[in-house]
Amino acid sequence: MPAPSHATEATRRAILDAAAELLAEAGAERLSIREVCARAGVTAPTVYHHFGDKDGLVLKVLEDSFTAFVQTVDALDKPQDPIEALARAWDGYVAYGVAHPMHYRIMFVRLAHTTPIPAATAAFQRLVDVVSAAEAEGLLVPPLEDACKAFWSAMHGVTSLIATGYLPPDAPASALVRDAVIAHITRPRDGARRPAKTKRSKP
Amino acid sequence: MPAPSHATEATRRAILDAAAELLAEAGAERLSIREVCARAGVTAPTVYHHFGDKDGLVLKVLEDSFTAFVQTVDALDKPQDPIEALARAWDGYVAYGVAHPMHYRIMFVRLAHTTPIPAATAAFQRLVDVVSAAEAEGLLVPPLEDACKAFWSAMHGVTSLIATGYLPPDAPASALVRDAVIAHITRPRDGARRPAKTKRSKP
DNA sequence: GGGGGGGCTGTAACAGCGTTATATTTTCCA
DNA sequence: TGGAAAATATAACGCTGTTACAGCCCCCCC
Repeated sequence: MPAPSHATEATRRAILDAAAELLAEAGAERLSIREVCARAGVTAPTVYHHFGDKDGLVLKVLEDSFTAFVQTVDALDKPQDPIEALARAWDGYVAYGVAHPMHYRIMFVRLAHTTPIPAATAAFQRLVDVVSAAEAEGLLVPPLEDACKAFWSAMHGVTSLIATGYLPPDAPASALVRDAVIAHITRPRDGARRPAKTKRSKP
Repeated sequence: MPAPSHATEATRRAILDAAAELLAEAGAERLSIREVCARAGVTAPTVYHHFGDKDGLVLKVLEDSFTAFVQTVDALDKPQDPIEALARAWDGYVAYGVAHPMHYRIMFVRLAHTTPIPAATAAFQRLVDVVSAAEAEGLLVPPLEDACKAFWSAMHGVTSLIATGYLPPDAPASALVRDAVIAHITRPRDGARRPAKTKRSKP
C-alpha cells in the first residue's frame, strides 16, 4: 500500500470540503452526491472509491467536525477554579453550536451514536475531564457519571434549541440553566462565596 | 364542497396511520411515499390529492403528534403547589419523549419551526401556563420568558438525549437537571422547606 | 527504459425516489 | 337519471444513490 500521492489526497480534501460546505448549507438529507461532485470537480465513482457510500462520506465530514470541536474546546483557557472551568466549558460548547448550527445538529442529533467516532469519544472525554476536576477537589455532589450526564443534557438542550433556531444565540436562558446545573452538581468551596443568582430588581 | 364521505375519510386515516407508523420506525427522511401507499393500500396520486406533497403529509402527522402530546400533558394531574406542578410537568414531558422517541425527534428537532403548527403553539402554551402559575404566587425569580426558555431548554436536552439513545430512559440526570432548574428559577415559599438535593453519603 | 500492475477516475446504466399530466372511476346532488 | 365534481389509478419525468465496466496514469521493478 503506497503512500497516497498529493493529487489523490487533494481530491479527497476537495470532496470533503465540498461535502462539509453543502452539509452546513442544506443538511444531511438534502446533501446530494452529484452536487458534491459538481463542486469538487470529480465524478461519482471517485467519491464512492474514497468513501464507500454517502453515509461514509458524511461520517468522515463529521469526524472532521468533531476534531474541530475538540480543538475549539482545547483552545479555551482553563480557569484554575474547577467551578469556573465548568462555566467556561459550557460557554465554549454553546459557542460551537452557535457558530456551526447545522453541523452541531447532525453531530449530536442525527448521528444518534450509530457508529463510534473516535473524535466524538475524545470530545466526551473533555467533558468528563472538566467535571472530574471538580470532583478531585471534593466539589462534586452527585456521582461523577450522573453529574456528567446532567451537565451534558442541560448544555445540549440549550445548544440544540439555539442551533435549530428556537432560541436566539444570546438567550439569557443559557446562563440561567448553566448556573442552575453547576450550582446543583457542585458544593461551594469552604469559605468561598457562590456567585449570586441573576436577579431582576422588581420595583 | 360536499362533506367528505366516510370512505374518503377512512383512506385519509389509513394514509396518516401508515405514515405515522413508518415515521416512528424509520424517521422522516427514510419515509417513502411508495411504502406508505403499499401499507395503506392506495396509490401515489391519492396521497398527493389529500396532502399535497410529502412535507404536507409529514406535517399532518406531526399535527396529530402535537395534539396527542397536548392531550398527554393535559391528562396529567396538576398538583396545587406550583413548584410541584413544575416537576410533574417535567416528568410528563420527558415521559412523552421516552414513549415516542422518533416522533419527538422530528417534532422538536427536524421541524425547526419552519411551519407554524397550532397544536405546537398550544403545547408551548401549556409550558407557559405552568410556569406562570409559579409566577402568580410570587415564586419566580427570573422574568417569565427567561424562566420558560430555561425550563424548556433543560427539559428538551434531557428528553432529546434519551430519545436519540444517548441516555437511558430512567437516567438520574433527568431528576438532577429538573431539580436544579426548578430550584434556580423559583424561590422557596415562605416557611416552606425546599426539598434537599440528592446527596450521596460519603464515608 | 520499458513493461506491467494497481490505485484512481470517467462512462453509462440500474433501481428507486418524489412528483405530476392524464385518464378513469366513483360519488353525490339536482 | 344525468352530470359535475371529487377520488383514485396509469404511466411517465427527472432526480437520487449506487455500481459494473473500461480506461487512464502513476509508480515499482526488472
